[in-house]
Amino acid sequence: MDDFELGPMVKDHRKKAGLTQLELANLAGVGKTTVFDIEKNKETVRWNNLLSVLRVLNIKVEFKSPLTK
Amino acid sequence: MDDFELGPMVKDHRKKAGLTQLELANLAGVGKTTVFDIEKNKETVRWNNLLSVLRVLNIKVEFKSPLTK
DNA sequence: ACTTTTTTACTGTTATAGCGGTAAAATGAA
DNA sequence: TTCATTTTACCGCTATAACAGTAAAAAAGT
Repeated sequence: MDDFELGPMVKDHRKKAGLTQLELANLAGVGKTTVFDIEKNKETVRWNNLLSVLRVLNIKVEFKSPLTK
Repeated sequence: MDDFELGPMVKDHRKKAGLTQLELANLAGVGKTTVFDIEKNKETVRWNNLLSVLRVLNIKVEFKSPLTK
């Protein structure tokens, strides 16, 4: 388990939003390469760029830990 | 709302784990500057480095959207 | 009080993410 | 099939994140 992959999720959401990689990139204010990399699960992307893309797609990020719960 | 800040959460978890920034950095395999930046909410850090730090602290990341739920 | 530890905040250097451009491969539509 | 669109995968260039030092400021102990 826990082989969750963010890339495919981003791709799926983008598709359902009817956006191309380039359109998403422009909306998020990042380069097309960054969107491509994110969908390819390249984790060396910058956190702020990833956040920008997720924001456009209405994907929220939550952090959880035993202490938080 | 939604002014959630990851930095303080990381710092809190690190403290409760009894780690210094340097120790956490070494455990996560990143430089001390990166840990410092994360705790300062600097979002230009790389996603993989952030993940490494969160992994050490047992902080899980979840992505949610109306489509996912 | 003093001392030690940790954090903050700089540095200069190096590695690489990000960028737009390009072009080939893949996908999809007519 | 053909044609248009999109995605993938390169390229070279530039900007900057990451790094190890260093040192001063802050915090924690004694």
